[in-house]
Amino acid sequence: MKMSTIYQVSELAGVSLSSVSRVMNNHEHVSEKTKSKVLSAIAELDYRPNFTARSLASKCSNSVGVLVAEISGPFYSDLLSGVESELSHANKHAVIISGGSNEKKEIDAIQFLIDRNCDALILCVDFVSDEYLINLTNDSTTKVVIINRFIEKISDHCIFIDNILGSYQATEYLIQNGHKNIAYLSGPLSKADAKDRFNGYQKALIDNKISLDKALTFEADYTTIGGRAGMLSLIKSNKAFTAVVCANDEMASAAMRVARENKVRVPEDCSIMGFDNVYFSEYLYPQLTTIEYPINKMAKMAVQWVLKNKYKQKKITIKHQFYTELIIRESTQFCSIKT
Amino acid sequence: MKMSTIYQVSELAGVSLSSVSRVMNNHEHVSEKTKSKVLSAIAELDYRPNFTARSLASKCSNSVGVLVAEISGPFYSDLLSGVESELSHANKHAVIISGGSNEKKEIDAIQFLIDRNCDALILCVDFVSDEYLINLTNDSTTKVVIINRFIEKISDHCIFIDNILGSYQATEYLIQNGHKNIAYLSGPLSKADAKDRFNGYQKALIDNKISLDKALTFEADYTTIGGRAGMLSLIKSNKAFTAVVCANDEMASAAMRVARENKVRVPEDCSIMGFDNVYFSEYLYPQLTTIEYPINKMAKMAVQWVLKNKYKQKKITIKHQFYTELIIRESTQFCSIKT
DNA sequence: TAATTTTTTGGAAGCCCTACCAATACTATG
DNA sequence: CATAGTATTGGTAGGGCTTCCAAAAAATTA
Repeated sequence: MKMSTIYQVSELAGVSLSSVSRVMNNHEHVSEKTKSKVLSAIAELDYRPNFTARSLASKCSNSVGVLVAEISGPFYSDLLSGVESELSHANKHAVIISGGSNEKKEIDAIQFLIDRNCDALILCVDFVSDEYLINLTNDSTTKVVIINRFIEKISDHCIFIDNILGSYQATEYLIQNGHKNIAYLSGPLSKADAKDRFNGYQKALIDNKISLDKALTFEADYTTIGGRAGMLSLIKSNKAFTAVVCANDEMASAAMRVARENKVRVPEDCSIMGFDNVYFSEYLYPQLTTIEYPINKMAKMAVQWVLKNKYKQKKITIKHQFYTELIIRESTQFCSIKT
Repeated sequence: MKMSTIYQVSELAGVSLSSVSRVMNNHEHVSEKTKSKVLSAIAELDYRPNFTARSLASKCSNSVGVLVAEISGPFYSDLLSGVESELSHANKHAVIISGGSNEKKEIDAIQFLIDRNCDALILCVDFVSDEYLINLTNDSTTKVVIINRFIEKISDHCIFIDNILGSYQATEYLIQNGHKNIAYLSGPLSKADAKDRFNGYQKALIDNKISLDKALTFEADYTTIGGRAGMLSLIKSNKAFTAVVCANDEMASAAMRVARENKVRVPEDCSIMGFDNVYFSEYLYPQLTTIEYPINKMAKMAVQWVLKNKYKQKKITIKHQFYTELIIRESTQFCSIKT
């Protein structure tokens, strides 16, 4: 099945190359007559423009690079899903790549996307420094939007959320419910959001005059495996606690399981709080109280940013900051233990 | 930051274009002297080859189109994750697109990927006909591999699994445990795998001389919402059943929740069986008994297929058929009800 | 009708590479 | 030293499109 080219179209239609090109790109100043001749030639030949040749000539690939730490997992897949759907509405496409877990891999991945002639990049990166991103944003001809991270100097390029506040809300809610010994299962503190979430927890403690007990704190890695280990360690430590706030829902689900395995009732003996509100959190038992994190909406907004700033679509308003929200379900309750 | 081209490299190195090209592509017959001159010119200019120009000239884009019904959800994200990681090891990249829920959208999506000059396609499609895929596979210059579907005439292009058998295993296990009234929560029967899974259930029943009771059967849609509705309808029907096999884990998790809400104990009053063994299934309560479905491995194998058949990498052995496996956990037990 | 403006068209020069072929340099052999 | 063979190199013609500029045609005005 030999593909036909713009040449055969121009020949069959009896017009020049330029005219065919103009018709395909909806340029003005094309007569109806030419247009219809071209269109029917295109139809007759079942002609489809060569994407690569177009990209080369126009210096626009209509593709957007997306970099995330990993492809699977409920959080990232929500993000990717938002990006992909919004992008394909605009007839653009996503080149998706995962960034691994260190700075070098992230930089390589970014370079890879740039080399692939992506028109713009949507980055969800953890290890690369602020300076690197600032330089990238300023130097590169490729437009860059950063999701889930706030960098003052390039705040225009950031779609972010206040993780500190989210975690604060979570902790505060527990405190309002009478909890004083609140453990914390952290994400990897090498990641900015994990650090912020941890800080929010501490801030809520401080604001309520509860002193931070390091022993009630465990740095895990956002996975169920890590959450499992963390909760186990907390329980084994024999330090008393009546609640644990987890830096994400996956760790929370693992924590609930460990609690159960150790005859700790949730929420009667121990309240458990999640973070992210991933789709399965309401199917856990007990249903998980958590912090809604609108990553899907943020992802769509990132695409809007690209549409506006790269593809020059007008009339798009960008919302840079998003907000978390407390979702109260069954895994938390008032503290029944007297101190 | 103006990008340098192969011309400046050739000029700086004092060799011809062809030599630069040869060095970049690791051709044989390049002297060490030339090679090092070129390499240092490349380094000095920080030259990076233009991906698009290369694709156009070589007719190879090093990109593989991936089509799935949706991006999010534990099943597809496992698939995508497998594809992406395997592909980037080979220094290729994935163009990912979601296919929606009808034939037209699937066809459009496939056409889109072909138009984008993908070298090969990895398809996970439900609505397109066998004939369409057979034609696509035979006519198109783009290599095609089909995942999660078996089509006799192009079996070489299929990476598949026996869904019927998986479902049979699930049902058979329940029967061995004394269950006779076994309900079934189906996926959408417009999808081939959902149909197969349903057939496996029926076959197990027949082989064990249990008659199929349509009233114990509900066609849902693989989502938690659908699973919820299905389980609710089953319970409300007042037909007695002691087990339910679900066509996937998401519906199973919903079913467990509905059971709980209706004071039906799992597994004491009702055993619940899932399908897929998605990563959160062991964090449900009770932990879900399910059928392992190695979608991640299948995805990686699909990439191997592409590497072998499109990129001509030798020494790759393709395994076309994969197998399900019963994972026994807590959500099922022997039937305690006398009949 | 001629002059002017505007709309529509065609020609050709790129975009940045690859790949083929012919030319040259080098090596080994008799 | 000539000859054949092999390793290495350069030249050049595309790959299929866009885009600019100038030319031609049509519309408008005087």
